[in-house]
Amino acid sequence: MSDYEFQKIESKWQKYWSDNNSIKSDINSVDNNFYNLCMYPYPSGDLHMGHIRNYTIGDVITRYKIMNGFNVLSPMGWDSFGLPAENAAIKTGIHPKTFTEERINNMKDQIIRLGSLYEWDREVAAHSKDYYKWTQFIFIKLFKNKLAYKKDAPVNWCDSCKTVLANEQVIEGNCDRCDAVVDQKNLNQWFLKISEYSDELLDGLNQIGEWPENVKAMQKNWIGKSEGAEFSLKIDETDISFDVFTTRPDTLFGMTFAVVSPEHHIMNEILSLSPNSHDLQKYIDDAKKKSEFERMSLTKEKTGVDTGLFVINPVNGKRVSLWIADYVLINYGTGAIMAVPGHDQRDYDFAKKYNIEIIQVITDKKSESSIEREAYVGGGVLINSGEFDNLESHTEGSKKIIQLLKEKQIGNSKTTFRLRDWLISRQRYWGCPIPLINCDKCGMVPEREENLPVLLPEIDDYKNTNESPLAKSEEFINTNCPECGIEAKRETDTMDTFVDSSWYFLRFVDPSNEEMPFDANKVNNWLPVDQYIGGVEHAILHLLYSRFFVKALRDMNYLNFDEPFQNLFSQGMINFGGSKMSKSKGNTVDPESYFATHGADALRLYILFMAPPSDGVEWNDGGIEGTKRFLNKFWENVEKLSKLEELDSSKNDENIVRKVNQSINSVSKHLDKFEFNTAVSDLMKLNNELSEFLKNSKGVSKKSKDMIMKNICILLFPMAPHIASEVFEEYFKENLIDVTWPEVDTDNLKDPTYELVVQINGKKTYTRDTDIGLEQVEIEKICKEEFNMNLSEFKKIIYIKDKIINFVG
RNA sequence: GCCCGGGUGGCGGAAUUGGUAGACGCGACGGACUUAAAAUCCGUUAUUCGAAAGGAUGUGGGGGUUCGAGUCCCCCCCCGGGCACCA
Repeated sequence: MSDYEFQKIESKWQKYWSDNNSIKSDINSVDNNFYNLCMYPYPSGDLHMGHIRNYTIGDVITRYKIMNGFNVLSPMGWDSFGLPAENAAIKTGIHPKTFTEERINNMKDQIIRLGSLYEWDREVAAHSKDYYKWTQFIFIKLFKNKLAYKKDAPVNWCDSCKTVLANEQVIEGNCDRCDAVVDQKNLNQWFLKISEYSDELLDGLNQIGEWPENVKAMQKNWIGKSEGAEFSLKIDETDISFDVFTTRPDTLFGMTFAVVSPEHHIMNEILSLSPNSHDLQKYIDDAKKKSEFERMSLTKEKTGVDTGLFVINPVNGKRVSLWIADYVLINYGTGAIMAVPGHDQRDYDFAKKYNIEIIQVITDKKSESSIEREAYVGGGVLINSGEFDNLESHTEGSKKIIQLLKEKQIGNSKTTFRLRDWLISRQRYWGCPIPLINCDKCGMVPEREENLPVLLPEIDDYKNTNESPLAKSEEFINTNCPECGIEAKRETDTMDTFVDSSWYFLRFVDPSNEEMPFDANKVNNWLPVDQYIGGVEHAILHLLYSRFFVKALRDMNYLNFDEPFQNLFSQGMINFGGSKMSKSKGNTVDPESYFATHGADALRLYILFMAPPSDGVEWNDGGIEGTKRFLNKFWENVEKLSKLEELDSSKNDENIVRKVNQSINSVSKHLDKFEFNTAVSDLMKLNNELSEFLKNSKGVSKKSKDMIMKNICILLFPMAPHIASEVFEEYFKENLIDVTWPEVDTDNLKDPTYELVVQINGKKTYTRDTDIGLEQVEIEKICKEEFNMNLSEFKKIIYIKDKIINFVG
């Protein structure tokens, strides 16, 4: 063998795997299927370290599962609609399609050079018409099932860019591109009714397989279920009433005022009745002017205006004042509250500021509850609550008061969710067109399925003014109603790219189906995804939307399972210079250069070795030198081993053979548990053992030589597949990927000797190399003879076999 | 404020789940090779006292359980992430 020429070896094997379809799932097989999926990337053009970590982990799993006899499905594709391509088009005039596909080609090349195995026959791209045809198809199905609807909604609008922005593109109230202040604007927008599934999305989190706790917690927070009561408050001396929601019906006797949000729909009635209407109007106007960000940041000090009107507490008939205040949000609950300053800190702050009465209605002797300085938000027994006094607040108290509201027919128990419907309209060019047509006679009509896809029109100017660039194409907009045939106009908005990614994992199972988005049998056979791997930044949006899509598709009979991703793994971020790598900060480390200087195998090993894969970690350039050194030593070792003289006796090989066997055991365990950092360290240890062995041995039996050579290659293969394949082929003339993962010889795991620790009163006093398997009497004898210990002075002796003996006295 | 993580050498991190703390790697230091450097190889590397043998201390802090605690229990401090006027 020659020097370790990693570039030559790596390109050789990449070509081999590709030419031989080394990963090819049998899609109709029902046994031993394993769907291993890495989140498909936005084609930014270059892989960054996050991708490298993601796809290295994914590839380790793919190769490990293949060797363990699984029929592995490991596809890859592109989340290829989205803003950057459109911005580039505005700037340079290059068509977003050209721009995007160039970048896809470049990234695909880099993924291949990383040595990751993907079944490229199954490649999908969100922007291709073969794909977005089916995105539109699914949208129409959702529409027909009343899960897609259009309504006026406030959106983030950047007037300098003339576009809506996603929430995540609004940074502290400003546009992340031009820094201009973002306005709230009401536009007629399309929504998907994810809220229909709030409860199931929450419950599903308890039934799902292995998901990181923090991701589950984040989704739970986001869904934000709260249980309580809803009831109506009547404005005194009028017939007008409005609903309020509370999680604390037990505190109803403590209500000393009520608040409605400035945007509340009964504001017109309030204005016409209020003696204070001038002040109210001014407050409402001011609130409207404030951006959402301003309203949030100015929230320390609560403000509001007394309407001069009163509402009646339905349980005790008490008249309390009605206020408007912007600390009550229009889009949560009913946009109005009963205010109980004694037991809610926000109400307390407000009451203190405006000198409103505060009544304590719950007391708890144990915690010496008091409302002198702040609201008491804990539980206890009811007081000042008439017939309900002495009831336990959170149990009987709540229950009985809700019961009373029910009897009076003004309220009931109620569950509220924080999760709101998903706004998917985007006034942008580079996205999937919404396949709906506005007919004056028939209303909103979906395009006929046989006419799909509704193609993105060719346009000259991608800049959007106040509406989507698609509106500029007369040819596109003007059409005929699919129902009645009269002239009608198409929707010009495109969909949020998260719609595309909400079902791509289904398409991978059946990517060239021309009749349907996917075949139900195939999807039911392969899904849920056995292992999904991706960045934690998608913890809420993508993962929640996909879960919603699967449930909706299930209810429309397109598939028969409840959750898309059985097991989820989130890799941590790789930082550089103490913070997240980003082009604008100029602190990026470009992975591509390492392919040439260190090789893909060394890069993969370092990425795996640097930290536990779920932890964030700082990039350290020295680290990759270490894994490169390891590979060089490995290369030298196997060469020496292959040349080592072959002996008849295998007596001298026992130790190294056992070390290999121990490594099979521990590498397997670590890979099973995603502990790649320790799996790499196991390989390094084994390599060091092999160096020692080679240094001290004159020869080795043929059997041992083969055993060592074979297994050391196999163990390395998932993590550093190129070098492992090369060595294996050189020595065995076979392809490593076809080889089965080895069984552990459980009878040969223990070393014959160990270092016995002798403790006196729990303190390490002596150590001694000792044969395993000795009984306590034999160990005691050794202590007596070798360490001159007088055992009779100890009261108690604790012996843990093959580990430790502790003399206590 | 609430909900998740997490605090171990100069650094990234190990520790069979209660049994020798610091595996493996990086860095640093010393040595070999070299005219020299790089690469490579050999050695040292938790802190502290000591010339050494050896001793003491040590897993964020304090208490506890135990023959024995990085690991289990209670209290506190700090860091990272997410959510946040959500009624």
